[in-house]
Amino acid sequence: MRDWDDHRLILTLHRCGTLRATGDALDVTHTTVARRLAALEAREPTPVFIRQDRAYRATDYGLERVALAERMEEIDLAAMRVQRSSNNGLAGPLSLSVPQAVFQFLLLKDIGAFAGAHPDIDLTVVGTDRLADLDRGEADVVIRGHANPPEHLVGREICKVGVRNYAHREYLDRTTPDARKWISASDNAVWIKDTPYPHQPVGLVIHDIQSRFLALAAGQGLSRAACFMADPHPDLEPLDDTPPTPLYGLWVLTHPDLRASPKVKALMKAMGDALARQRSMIEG
Amino acid sequence: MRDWDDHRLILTLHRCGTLRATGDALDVTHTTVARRLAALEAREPTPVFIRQDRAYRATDYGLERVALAERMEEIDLAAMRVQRSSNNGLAGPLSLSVPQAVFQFLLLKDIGAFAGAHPDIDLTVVGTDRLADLDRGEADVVIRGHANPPEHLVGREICKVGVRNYAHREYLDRTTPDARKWISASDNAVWIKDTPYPHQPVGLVIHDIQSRFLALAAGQGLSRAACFMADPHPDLEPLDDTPPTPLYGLWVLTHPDLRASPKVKALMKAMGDALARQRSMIEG
DNA sequence: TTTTTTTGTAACGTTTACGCACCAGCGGGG
DNA sequence: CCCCGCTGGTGCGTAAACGTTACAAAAAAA
Repeated sequence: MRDWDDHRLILTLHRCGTLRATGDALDVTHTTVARRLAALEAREPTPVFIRQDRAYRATDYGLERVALAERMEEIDLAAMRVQRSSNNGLAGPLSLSVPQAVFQFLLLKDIGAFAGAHPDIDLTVVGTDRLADLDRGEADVVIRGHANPPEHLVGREICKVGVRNYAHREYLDRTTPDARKWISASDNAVWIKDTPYPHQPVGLVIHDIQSRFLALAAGQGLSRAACFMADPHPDLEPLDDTPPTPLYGLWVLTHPDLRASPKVKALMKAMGDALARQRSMIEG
Repeated sequence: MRDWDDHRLILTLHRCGTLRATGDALDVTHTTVARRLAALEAREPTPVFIRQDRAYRATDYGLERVALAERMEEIDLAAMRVQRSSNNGLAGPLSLSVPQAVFQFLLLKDIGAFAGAHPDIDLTVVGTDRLADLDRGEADVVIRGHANPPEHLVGREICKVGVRNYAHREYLDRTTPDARKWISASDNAVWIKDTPYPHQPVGLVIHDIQSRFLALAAGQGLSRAACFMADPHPDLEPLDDTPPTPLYGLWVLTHPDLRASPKVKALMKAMGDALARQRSMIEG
């Protein structure tokens, strides 16, 4: 019988392309990868990989194996989730993925309080924005602003995130209305037409929400921003009095496999309650 | 990232129950299994197995892992089949599962001829009767007498196997009709009522078809037997002149994953043709 | 062009995982 | 009853797998 880890080697080498990158992914050195690959190929009746353009490419046969290995990986990830949820006490590792902005403006104290209330839980906060974290086991709970979260995840929507248009007080003082420019996440910001400055151009494109808010707070231009970020700022003021726009929902999510875990439940409740308490601020 | 071979250890230990049996299954010693298990349990937040009644029993959590490992095994077996079918030349290992009786009476020469015609193919003939061989990769091609072969297998039915009722000439000479007894595969042989001796009892039960035929040929009683086995025998004669009964089909089968392999195709064709050539003898 | 980085390969020394032999404890069968 | 077979556990020597280091070739950068 063959070693099931062979499948992982095939999958990882296919994804990484080189021995060194594969070694990094598998936490071994590239020489080890080379040896394992040589042993694997010796067991196979047909080459699995060929070197082409300074990279390992899977042969047609290798691609079949990769496809099967991908299915295997899904099961391995499922096993990892089962493993995570199996620790039915309030102890052990637990990870929360939350956007930087939410962490900074809404949950800083509450996360600290949770960690203090559960000293046996090793809480890790990761600041990534990718929603795929959950499937790959990189996080147990994620908090995201999203219109329609993937349906295979479970959780609850706390409220809508309200956004308004802001500018720094000094920016408004030192510029004329015709000279003002927008800071936006993309070039084609269609929502600008519904603002007090519908014809002003986008002067600065910043994809990262955190950096964009910093630019706004530094008086670099007009910008749409989440109320919970901008309202506490003493020098930022809304451009008009229209009520905040509920742009997307704020979700606390986990994977179905993890839902039964007491740790996960406790964290979801704590975070959900903390956000619900600040509902008026989030909605604007 | 965890070693995917852990899943195999969990699955095998669950099936075997003891360290030694697991070691035999994995082709390692029981000490190695103990070490791997200790390392695995150390990585798990919750026990996977508990010792109970001198055997390793999976915990509830362990059973979840076993279920996932079973799904993994299916994929691993699929990969094995892909591997087998990938060798697209007429070379390498090839295994044929065929009942002893068919091997001896019908295919002995033809299998030898096939092996001689394809010197680069390492042909292995296994004499098991289990049909599950194909799924577990224990054989590439199976030849079986079966009424309805599993539908997930592919292949063709050569013809029906004809059976008649026979006895050794000397047995008939030295016994009176009332003293004759049947040799059967089971106690409740309902087909006896349609024979020239419908009221004679079953005197000997032999499950194994090969041994049963030997008993018949040794003059131990009356018995139903396949025509292709009994007709060539000089001293066996039918009990009546009724035509042979087509009892079940004779199938040459393989797994869909292997069908594309030239080796498998060649072997299936050779065996199918060889059996078709002897169709009149098989049907009786 | 030269230089730098990144690639895979080869040799060497160490660690780790392995098989082997042996042990005691428990059960079933004679 | 005793004995035999099977269980898992322990110590030891070996062999396989590993990381480190060094090296040559090819692509990328200067």
